[in-house]
This record gives sequence, C-alpha cells and structure tokens, in this order.
Amino acid sequence: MSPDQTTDIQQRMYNFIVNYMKTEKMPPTNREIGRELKIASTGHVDYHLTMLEKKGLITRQPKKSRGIKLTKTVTGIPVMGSIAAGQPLEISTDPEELLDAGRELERDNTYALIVRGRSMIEDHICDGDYVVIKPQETCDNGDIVVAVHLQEGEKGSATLKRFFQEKEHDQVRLQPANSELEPILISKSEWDEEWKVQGKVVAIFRRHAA
Amino acid sequence: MSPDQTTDIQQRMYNFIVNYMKTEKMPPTNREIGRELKIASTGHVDYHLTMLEKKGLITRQPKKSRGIKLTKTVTGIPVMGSIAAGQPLEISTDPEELLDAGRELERDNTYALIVRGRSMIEDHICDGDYVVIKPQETCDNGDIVVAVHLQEGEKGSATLKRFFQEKEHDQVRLQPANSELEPILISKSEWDEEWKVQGKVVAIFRRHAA
DNA sequence: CATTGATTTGAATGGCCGTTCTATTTTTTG
DNA sequence: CAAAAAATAGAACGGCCATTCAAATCAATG
Repeated sequence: MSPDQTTDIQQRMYNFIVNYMKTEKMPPTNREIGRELKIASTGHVDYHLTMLEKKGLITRQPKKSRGIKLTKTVTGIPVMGSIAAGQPLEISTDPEELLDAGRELERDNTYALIVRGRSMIEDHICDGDYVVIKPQETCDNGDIVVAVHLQEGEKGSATLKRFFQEKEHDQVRLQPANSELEPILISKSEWDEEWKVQGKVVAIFRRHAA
Repeated sequence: MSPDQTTDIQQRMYNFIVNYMKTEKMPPTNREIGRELKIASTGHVDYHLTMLEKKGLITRQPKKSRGIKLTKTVTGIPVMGSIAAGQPLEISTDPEELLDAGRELERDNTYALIVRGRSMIEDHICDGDYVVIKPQETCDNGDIVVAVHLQEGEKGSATLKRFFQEKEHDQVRLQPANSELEPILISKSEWDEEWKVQGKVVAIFRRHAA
C-alpha cells in the first residue's frame, strides 16, 4: 500500500459514492468508481462493493447499471440531546434522532438540541422546541449560545443562555430569558479556565400536532 | 390515441421520472420508461426524452446510462406570502420563495407563511417566523388556523388565530394570542356564509442570524 | 520461512444501454 | 381531401455495464 493512501480504500469508495450522488443525483458505475480511486480492474471494484454491502453500508441491485443504494440516509441534523437552564443537562455523544430541517442548515457541523423548561421563554423558545446549533467558540454579545462548564474529571454540563461580555465588570453574564431566573455571572478568569462557548443558535423549529 | 390516455405522454413520462427518482434514488433507463408507459420502442422513448429536453424539463448526459437530470429541484415548501392579525394580509397565489424545512413536512400540500406582527406572541410565534400550514377545512378547538374571510367580489383576506367553536353562544371565536388584542366573534350563520378554515399550523420555523 | 487470507490484476462474457435508422401509422393543417 | 408534421414501431449497432474467473501479489501470522 502506497504511503499517501491514508484512508481505507473502502472508506474512500463509500465517500466517493456519497459525494457522486450528491452532485450527480445518481449512483456511479463500477468503472467510474475505479477511475476515481485508481483501481484498474472492474472486478476489483466489485470486490470492495461486495465488502461494503457485507458491512451494511450499501445495498446492490444485481445486474442493474448503477445499482447501488445507500442504506443510511445522510439527511437530517443530528439531535444530540436536550438542554435546559435550571438543571443543565448533558449533551450526548451519539445522535438520538435526526431532525429533517432542510439541507440549508445541514452544514458547518450543525446539530440540534431539544429545549427543556422555560428558561428562554421570553425569547419565545419553548419547552420541546428544537434549537439548531452551529458550533463555534466565539460569539457576539446578545447571541444565544450553548455554554459549557468544564469540570475536572467529569463531562462538562451545558446550558442555553444569551451571552454578554461585560467589560466594565470584567465578567461574563449568561442571561436566561425568564425574569424569574437569575443570570449566571462569571469572572473573566473563571470564564477562561472553566467555561467554553460550544456554539450558537441559528434556527428554531417547533412541531405542532398534525 | 386511445381514449383512456388522458394525460399527455410527455407529462406522464416526466411524472414517472420524478417518481422513479424519488423511490429509486436514480434516474430510470430508457427501457424502464418504455416498459412503464407501454412504449414498445426505445427509439420512441428517446424521441420524447429529446422533446422533454427541448422543453427544458430535463437535461441529458449523452451516452451515459440513466443519463437524465431534472432541471427543477422539487424540494422545499412554497412560501405563499405573509399573514398577520392586526391588518390581515393577502395570501398570494404564486410562491415567493421555498422554505427548505425537511422532506417530512413536504406533503399534504403544505405551504408556509411568514408571520407579521405580534398577534400570536403569547403562543411564542414571533414576527418573521415561518408557520407551516397543512390545508384542511376542519379543525379542532384550540388549533391555530388560517381563517379566511370571504368577501364578495374580492379576494379573501386571511388571518392567523386560535379557533374555538363556542356552542353555548352559537358562535365561533377567533382568538389572538396577545392580551392587547380582542378576539373576533362570529355568529354561526355568518361563519358558515362568509368564513372558511384554510388550514392549520403544523410547524414553526425561526431563523437566527448566522 | 511457510501458510493463510486478503487484495489486486487482466481478461472474458453476456446482457443492458443509448442512439440511430427506416418504415409505418396517426394527427394536424391548409 | 391532400400534404405536412408528429408519433410509433422494429431492428440493429456499438459501447458500456455488472459479474465472474483464474492467476498474481501482498500482508499478517505462527
């Protein structure tokens, strides 16, 4: 295996198929796959496609031209868990479901969270709403952000708040949108050491009973 | 042309291609098209595909198997205009834009409206929010609906309200979610003659600045 | 090193694919 | 009705397509 071939060939083949389908709106032929991946033999392509099928990544329709189907639909924004203000909830590592909110938002590694509680109710974000989060470590004053409190030895806990950097007091204020709740005030040094902005809200999605 | 062949063959061919692509995730071959439309000759299929291409409905990639591409993407929910409570706005007949809110909602002839004003603010539907409407003439008490006031000689005007049928008063109440605004009370007879439920809200979508 | 299994090649096969051509039928137009 | 245009059939051609096979190479393992 040549040294520059970092990725597994089957992974590259799968990626090519996904990519090809995104741009061409149809699956590639075995020859087209081989041409792309510098595979000389169509039998060789067939061999790896059989492997991909065995691994469950694709299904094949025998004898049909371009007879490749992706088993997983790659549409939808991963819903990574729920988030609240009262008792900050954890963000899970595996998506619980996929929120189909349009291709427009399916980029920049966006993910979704289900809002629990009424902490942002005055910003009209309700219990059960989906918030679409675009990951970024910086944000502007007034942005609604996912702020993560890093605690040693544990997984960080996250909270949804409006972010304000208060220069005059040399502190950060995480402001809920609920007058019954108090803002979280964090000194600059503590902020730098223990907190992190995980991302900001770019869209909100609410389902009503059909 | 046989009498049962109501639709134009090119229209049927186009519909089949769209349908096939939706289910099979790839374009059909010319022979598959012919089999479906009872066309005996592949040349005949080719002939109509050339016509469809000339009409701009498809593009073709010469010599490629399944080399058909749709020119129009049929994704997105049509945004038919804006709606408010204070001054009811018209629903336009042509979509102004397409709201990409996921395939899940792209059925049942759903359409979207942009909310203007704060009439539903206490239901946390804000100015600028998109509401996704599923057309239906009936609804349950408490549903948020698009109610249309039919006026003779004019196009009807529409309003977004919660619907309540009040049996004890033999009237319909269209309730805004804003305590500063008064409900619209309509007698049963007037309702039957002049009003209609156009559809109900099944989802809400809010964009935030990225 | 020898064995085993996974990869890769090259060639071959039979079938499907898009396209083209000629001829025939149907529909439209003057 | 006659002429022109559109639609359909059938056959044929060359090429691409998926699949298979035998043989060669490579990697890992005891």
